[in-house]
Amino acid sequence: MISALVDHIRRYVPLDEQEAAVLEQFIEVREVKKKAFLLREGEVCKANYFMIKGFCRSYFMTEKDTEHTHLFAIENWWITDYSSLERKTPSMFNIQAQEPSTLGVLHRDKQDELFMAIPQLERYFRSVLEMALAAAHMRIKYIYSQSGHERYIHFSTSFPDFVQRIPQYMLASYLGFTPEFLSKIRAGKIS
Amino acid sequence: MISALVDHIRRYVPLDEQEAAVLEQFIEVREVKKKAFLLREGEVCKANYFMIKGFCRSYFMTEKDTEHTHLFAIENWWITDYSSLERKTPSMFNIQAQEPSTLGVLHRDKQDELFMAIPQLERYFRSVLEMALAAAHMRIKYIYSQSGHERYIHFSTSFPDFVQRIPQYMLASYLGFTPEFLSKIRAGKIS
DNA sequence: CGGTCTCTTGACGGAGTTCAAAGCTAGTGG
DNA sequence: CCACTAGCTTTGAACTCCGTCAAGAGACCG
Repeated sequence: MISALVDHIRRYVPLDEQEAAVLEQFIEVREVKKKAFLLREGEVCKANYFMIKGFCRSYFMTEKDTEHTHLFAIENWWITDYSSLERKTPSMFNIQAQEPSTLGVLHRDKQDELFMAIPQLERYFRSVLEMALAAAHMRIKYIYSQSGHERYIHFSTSFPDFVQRIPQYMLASYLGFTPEFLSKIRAGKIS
Repeated sequence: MISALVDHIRRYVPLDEQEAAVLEQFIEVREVKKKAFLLREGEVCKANYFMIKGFCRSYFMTEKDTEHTHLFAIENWWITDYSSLERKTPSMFNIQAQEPSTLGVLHRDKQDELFMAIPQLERYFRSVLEMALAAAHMRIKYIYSQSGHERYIHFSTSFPDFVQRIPQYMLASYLGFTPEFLSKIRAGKIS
């Protein structure tokens, strides 16, 4: 049931069969429909979500009522708002399923107990955080050093199949420009 | 000697006197001159640096030979390239002292041994990473939702004293625009 | 005190936005 | 299973924020 998660953990730290069984006690497997919210702006985030199937995105709204996609999470990624989760403060982000999805849910109020039971998960989540941080830093680097057109080319060649699954307005806001501009890029009207 | 670091750790996890003494064995205290490099592009990052005094920045170069400041680290922040540090891959970033600085250096090849000696440091660094990730996400949020002028106002009201310590061209590249534009903002020539 | 690094100022140019309107697609209910 | 509607995408014209270039004025360090 949570074998995708067990496999993922084993890429980073050892986890024997008995520990995997303990882990299963702590992870709720949840099926959600398309457009279901895992977190809404203003709420305190209650859990960390592991994508088993489908994909989610985190986004926020500006004053002008425009959405900005903050990050995508596909299979084998965790998604949450760590800031809200750990400090129990209201989140500024929405997390929403974009396809019918299957999630492994680690509730915040069970997390400490889980880490006591399986201490090497501290290290596993340290690795997960390091990857998320590296991804965020790469994101900033690309925003600063590439044009909109270049970011689109970079993203669509890096994730050719994923691009098919995302509405364009969502990708545009992720890459930092408008849907109109993305449409013109795709039509070849931009250099 | 490393009391600033011990105090910082104690904000997140318990650390008794004996453990603090053990920690001191693992942390090299290093004084560096202004403009000293802790990491250069193309090198593998060898350590994680805790700022005791002074400040550093991480930056990268684009093809057009322009610098982009990636992040600043002031007193009580850690700075490194986690991606290079953990995966032992060449870094894309430079880390440089911007003032004469005092650092606590945790070498990568001693890190695992330190975590074995003081296991709660795994949790401490998890917290440090969570804060770094939250900061990176806030950064992305501001880049996407505010104009250059707004980002400058936001930064300079959030860190009024720090702004005095940074050359303007460095702040400009951190905020994502040119030094010329920052100069015009400060002259009041931008709405 | 001389040279290099940093900041300022202005004219011009361009990448990307905004607005509006029309075409298209996909989900939903009958 | 079709029709209808809401949401998504395309297109074009006008506009704007900010970049580029260039030249000069400080400011700091050896």
